Amino acid sequence: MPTSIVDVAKLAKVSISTVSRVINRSDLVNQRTRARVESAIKQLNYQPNAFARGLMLRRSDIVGLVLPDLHGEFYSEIIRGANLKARHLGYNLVVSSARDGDDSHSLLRAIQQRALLDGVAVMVSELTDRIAEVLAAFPLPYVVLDGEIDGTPHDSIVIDQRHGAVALMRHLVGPAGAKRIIFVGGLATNVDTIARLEAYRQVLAESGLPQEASDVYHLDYEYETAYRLAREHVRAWASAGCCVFAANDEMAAGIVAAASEAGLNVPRDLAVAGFDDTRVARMTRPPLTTVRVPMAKMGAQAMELLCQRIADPQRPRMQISLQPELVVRESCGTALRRAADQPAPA
Amino acid sequence: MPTSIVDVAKLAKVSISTVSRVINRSDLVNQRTRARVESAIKQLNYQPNAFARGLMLRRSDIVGLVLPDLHGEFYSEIIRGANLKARHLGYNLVVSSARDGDDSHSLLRAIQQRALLDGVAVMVSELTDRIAEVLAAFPLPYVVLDGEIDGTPHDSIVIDQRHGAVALMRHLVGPAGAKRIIFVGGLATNVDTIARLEAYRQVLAESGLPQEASDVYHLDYEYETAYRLAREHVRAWASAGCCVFAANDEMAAGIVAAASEAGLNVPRDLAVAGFDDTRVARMTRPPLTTVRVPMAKMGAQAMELLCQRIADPQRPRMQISLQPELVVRESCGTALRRAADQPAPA
DNA sequence: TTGTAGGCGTTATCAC
DNA sequence: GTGATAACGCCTACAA
Repeated sequence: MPTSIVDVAKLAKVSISTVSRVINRSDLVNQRTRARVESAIKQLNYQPNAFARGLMLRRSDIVGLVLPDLHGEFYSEIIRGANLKARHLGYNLVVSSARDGDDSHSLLRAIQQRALLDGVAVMVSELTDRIAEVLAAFPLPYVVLDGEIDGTPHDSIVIDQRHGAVALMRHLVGPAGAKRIIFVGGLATNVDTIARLEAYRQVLAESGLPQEASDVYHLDYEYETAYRLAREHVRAWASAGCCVFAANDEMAAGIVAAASEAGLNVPRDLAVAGFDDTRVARMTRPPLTTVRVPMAKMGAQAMELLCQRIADPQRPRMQISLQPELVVRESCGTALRRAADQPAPA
Repeated sequence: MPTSIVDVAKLAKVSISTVSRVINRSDLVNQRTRARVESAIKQLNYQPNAFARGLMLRRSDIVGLVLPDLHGEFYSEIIRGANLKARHLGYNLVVSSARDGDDSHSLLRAIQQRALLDGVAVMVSELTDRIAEVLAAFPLPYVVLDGEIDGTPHDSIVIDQRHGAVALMRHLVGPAGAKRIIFVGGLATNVDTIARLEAYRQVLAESGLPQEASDVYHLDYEYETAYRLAREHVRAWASAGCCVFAANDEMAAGIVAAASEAGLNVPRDLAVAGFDDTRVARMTRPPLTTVRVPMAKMGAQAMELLCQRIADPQRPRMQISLQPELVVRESCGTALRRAADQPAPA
C-alpha cells in the first residue's frame, strides 16, 4: 500500500482536491497551504499513481517505437533521432523489439503494451498479412516507418530506397566500370532488400549487363554471414571481374574482410559497395562507397508525425519520403578514377 | 470514446463481470455465454483499458531497462539479452535512454515513466549524487547494472572489470612484452573506465613500468575521437615502443585504423588492445585482442533478478558478479609469439 | 453460472 | 481558495 493522495491530504490537513491542484500547478492555491502540501509530499515521498492519472487524463505522455530488432547501428540511429525529437515534443519514448523466438505473433505481442502509450511508431520490414491485419484494427495513433501497408490509411515515413540504390548502381556501372555485379541482400521478404534488388535489376537491364539468378544472394544483414559467404566466392568473383553490391554496410564489411584475407586488393581486384552509411562504412580498409540513409532523421520525423496525429487525430494522412545520398569513398574504385585524372607516372 | 467493457457487456447481453471473467480466463463461465462474449469482443475490437486494469491489478507486466545511451554494440547486446529473458519470464520490456540534452535531470526524467512499470533495471555508468538520491527514494523494485550505489541496499549485477582488465594488462606486459602502455579511456567519471584505469595502474606498478600522467587519455568511447587522437600520436607511440590499452573496442578500432594509415604495422610497430569484445573486435585488421564482457548475459541476469524481486519484495538483496574473459587475437603480438614458437627461417 | 456493488487513485465540476 | 463528489474502466467479493 504505497502512499496515495489521501495520505498527503491528511498529513497536510487539506482535501485531496487541493493536493491535486498543487500537483498540477493550478495557480489558485494559497501560498501557505501550497507550502504545507508540498512539504507533506516530500515527507511522504509521494508519487502520483500513473495508472489512475492515465485513467483520468487518457494519456501517458509516452510514445513507443517498435523496431524489428534493436541490434546494430542502423536501428540505434533511428532510436537516437526519435528519442531526441520525442523529448523535445514533451514525450518520453520507449522502444521495443518486435522480435521473438517464434515471430508469427511477435509484433502483436510487442505491441500489446500499446495501451499504456499515447501512440506508436512501427517499423515494418517484413510485409506479412498479419501485420496489415493488426494495424488495421489498431486502436491507437500510429505511424509506419519504411513500409507501406495496404488496407488502412496511415501516416508514413519512407526512405526512397529505389532512388539511392539506382544512384549507387549507376556509379558502379559507370565510373567504377563494373561489368558484372553480385547482389548480396537481406532476406527476400525484407522490404528494403526488395527495393534495392529492384534497382539492381533495373540498372542492370538499362546497361545491358548480364542478369544471372545465381548472382543474387539472400543473407541476413550480418557481418559474419557475409564474411563466410565471401570467403568461398571471393576469388571467383574477382577473377570474373565482378563487383559486389551489399545491401548494408555490415555485410559489405564482411566481404571486404574476406577479400583482404584472400590476398585480394579492394577495390583493384574486387569492388564492394555497401548501403546505409553506418559507422562501419568508415571502419573498413578501404572505407566503403555506400548510400547514406538519414536514419536519425527518419526516427525524428516519425515522432513528429506521430505527435501531430496524437494532437489531432483528424489531420489528413501524411507521407514523408526521405532522400538517401550516394557517398563515394574508396571501396569501388575511386583509385581508378584518381589514376585517370592524373598523368601516368613517367 | 473508445469501446469499454460496458459496450461489450451490452452487446453480449451480459453483465460486465461476466465479460471480465471471460477476459481473465476465469473458468467458471458457461460455454455459450463465453462464446457470445468473445464474439462481441471481436466485433467491437475491444481492448481492455490498461490504465484501469493497472489500477486494479497494480501491475502492468512491463519492466523497464534504462541505459545511459542506446547507441552502439555494447548496449544493443544488453538489450537483446534482457529482452529475451524478460519475455521468457512473462514480461514485456521497454527500454529507454537516460541521456538528454542537459543531463543533470536526465535520469530522473527518463525514469519518471516508472510508475507504469512493475520494475526497472538501471544501468549506472556515471556516479553522481543525484542518482544515489533518486534511487534512494525510488518507489519501485529496481536493480542496478554495473555500478554500486551507496546508501540503499539493492540488487545489482556487476562485471568484474578489475579482473578482466588485470588479465589483459598482464597479457600486455607479459607475452606481448610491452614496456610502456598508453591508456585510452572513456570519461574520467565513467565507472567502467575508472575500474579499468585502476587495473592499468595496478599492473603497471607491480611490473615496475613507468606511470606517466600523460599516458592516460580520457575520451568518449567513440571510434572517431580515438581515431583523431591516434592520428596525432601514433608515430610517437610506435617509436617509443608503446602499446595501447583502449577501454573499448570502438576506440581500439579507431587507433588501429590510424596506425595503419600512418603506415604502421599492428602489432609489430604498435600493439593495440580493446575491451568488451563487441563485433568490431573481429572487424579490424588485425582482429583485436580484447576482454569479453558477457553483455547479453548481464542484461538477462538483470531481468532475472528484477523479476524475482517484483515477485518477492522481501527477498534478501542479491549481487551477481560476472566474469569477463581475456580474448587473445592478433592486435597485440600473437604474431610475435608465433614467431618465437617457430624456428626462425633459414 | 451470473449479476450487483464497492473500490482502486486521479482529475474535474461543482458548490461553498 | 477550498472541499465534496462524480466520473474514468476495470476487478472481485458477495449475493442471487
